[in-house]
Amino acid sequence: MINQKEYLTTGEFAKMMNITKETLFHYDKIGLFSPEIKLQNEYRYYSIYQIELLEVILMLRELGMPLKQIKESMDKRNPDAMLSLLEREEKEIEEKMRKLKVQKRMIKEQQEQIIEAQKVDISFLGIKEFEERYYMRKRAESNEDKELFHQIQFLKKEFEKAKVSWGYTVGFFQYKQDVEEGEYSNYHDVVLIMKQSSKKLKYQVLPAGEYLVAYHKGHWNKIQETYERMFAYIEERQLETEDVFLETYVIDRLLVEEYQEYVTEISVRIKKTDA
Amino acid sequence: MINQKEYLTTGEFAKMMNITKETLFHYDKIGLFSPEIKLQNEYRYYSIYQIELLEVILMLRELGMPLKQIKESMDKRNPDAMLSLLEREEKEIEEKMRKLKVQKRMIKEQQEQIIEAQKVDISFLGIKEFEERYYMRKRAESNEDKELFHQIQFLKKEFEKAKVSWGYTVGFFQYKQDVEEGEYSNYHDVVLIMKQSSKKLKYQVLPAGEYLVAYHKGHWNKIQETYERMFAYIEERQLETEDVFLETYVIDRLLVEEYQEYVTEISVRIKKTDA
DNA sequence: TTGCTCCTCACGTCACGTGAGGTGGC
DNA sequence: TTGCTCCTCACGTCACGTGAGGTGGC
Repeated sequence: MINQKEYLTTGEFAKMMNITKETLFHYDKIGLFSPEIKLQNEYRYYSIYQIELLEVILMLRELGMPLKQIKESMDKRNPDAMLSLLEREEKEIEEKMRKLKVQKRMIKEQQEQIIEAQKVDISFLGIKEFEERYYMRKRAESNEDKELFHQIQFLKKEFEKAKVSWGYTVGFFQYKQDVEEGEYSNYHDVVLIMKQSSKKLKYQVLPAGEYLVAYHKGHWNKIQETYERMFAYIEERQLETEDVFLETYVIDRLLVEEYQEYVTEISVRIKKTDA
Repeated sequence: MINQKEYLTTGEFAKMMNITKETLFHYDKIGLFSPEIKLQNEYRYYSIYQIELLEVILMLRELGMPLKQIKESMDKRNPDAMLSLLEREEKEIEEKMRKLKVQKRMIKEQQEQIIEAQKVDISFLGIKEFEERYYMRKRAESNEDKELFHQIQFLKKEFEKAKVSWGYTVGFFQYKQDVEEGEYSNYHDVVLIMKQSSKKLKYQVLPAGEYLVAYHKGHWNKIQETYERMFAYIEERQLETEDVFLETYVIDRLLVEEYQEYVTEISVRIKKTDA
């Protein structure tokens, strides 16, 4: 019989390692990790000295390494190989942490947007203060939706490549000239708005300051109405604005299913006219 | 026919989203994400306005959420539900980051140990300076290997619970009294050695200072030889040491397969005898 | 003897991936 | 017509999980 003082059954060993028996069966089957002793009745007995090896295996598994690769690494283990394995794993962990950071930031910004969206009084029309923001811009060859979204995807991929740790909001530039001529769908410039800049990105600056802000609810084909409200406001107060209007989604498909629930924010910077 | 300017085929859409067509087929099949249009010839056409929704789905997938749950979340989406979903995901991200930090630290310490191990001259016998270290100790009821390792597992789990961001080394205390009486396997205290302390852990201090250090190569059943070398050294230099010897693995099953390659470090603090 | 644990074996599951075999638009 | 893309359907894969059905030691 077996020396019960040195060996553990499958169940005991699994419990000690915080895994299931099935995992141990599986690892035995594929030859990744087998009990030190197997009796004629097929009973498995694991030695306590096997604990540390399994711990490394489970760690590599947690890091997402396929069992086949883990097996290869373990089969020919030696100090140097282990060292370079750890080196690679460390890099992977750093990459994962970077990605998590980005995701966390994205979530944060998404949350803020939703909270802002909930606070938004869509009937609001007036001046708001904005901090300095940054944007990446891409010119579309046509104003067809497909082309516009293609350029957005392009910008997003550029953004991803830079591997920075914050997020963005998608927006469109609308030019004063167009809207004044009654042309409300001549979108040509897509932008990613960011709250931080990076040397790794070709960005431009949206200056801090006062912006005239309005909200449009519903489909964009009626966005004209909102622009008209804005122009009336500008007229009334004798304001002078910059030439470019920024349209960003406040509520879109992410939050609701119906077009009539969509909300778009339109903003334009007010020129300082202190004489 | 379809308006090619607004819609994308499965292949185009997949490419744009950096996924495979099979993923889109799969999501359509399980009803998670379907094309806006499906023609009589079964051709799928995705609208560009679906991009953002898929992006959220892919993000949740990356965070490890099962597709079934993602579907549930998306089916009844609204601002408040999205907000609490994001809240939960944020917490999960933080937990993942914490785990990655621990793993990174573990890897770092493992690397350092291996590098140290490679530098170690196993014939070395002499004084080394150690910084202050901390340890968690657990007394075993017997000196049976099984019991000892059981207590090690207990300590490891305690350590995990504290959710700190660094690692540990396993060690055993050996008492002067025992070794002086020729008793080399009366292990009763297992310890986790740490380079940082935490209020969350019940730790004790290994003081900084000079330690006499020796290395034992091979199976522990011959560890007596190394202790004898240490005592000879102590005798020769008229040193005075503390009562407790610390044994830690330098090279073990993690790195090599054969017992005869194992290396154990034995250290004991030297009493300051400046009179 | 009872209850708990051990085992194998077949099948299930989750999220796709991989051909095979056939159709369809520029 | 050629080549590329679209489709379905069956089966494969990866890492186990889930019973079913049977054995074995205190």
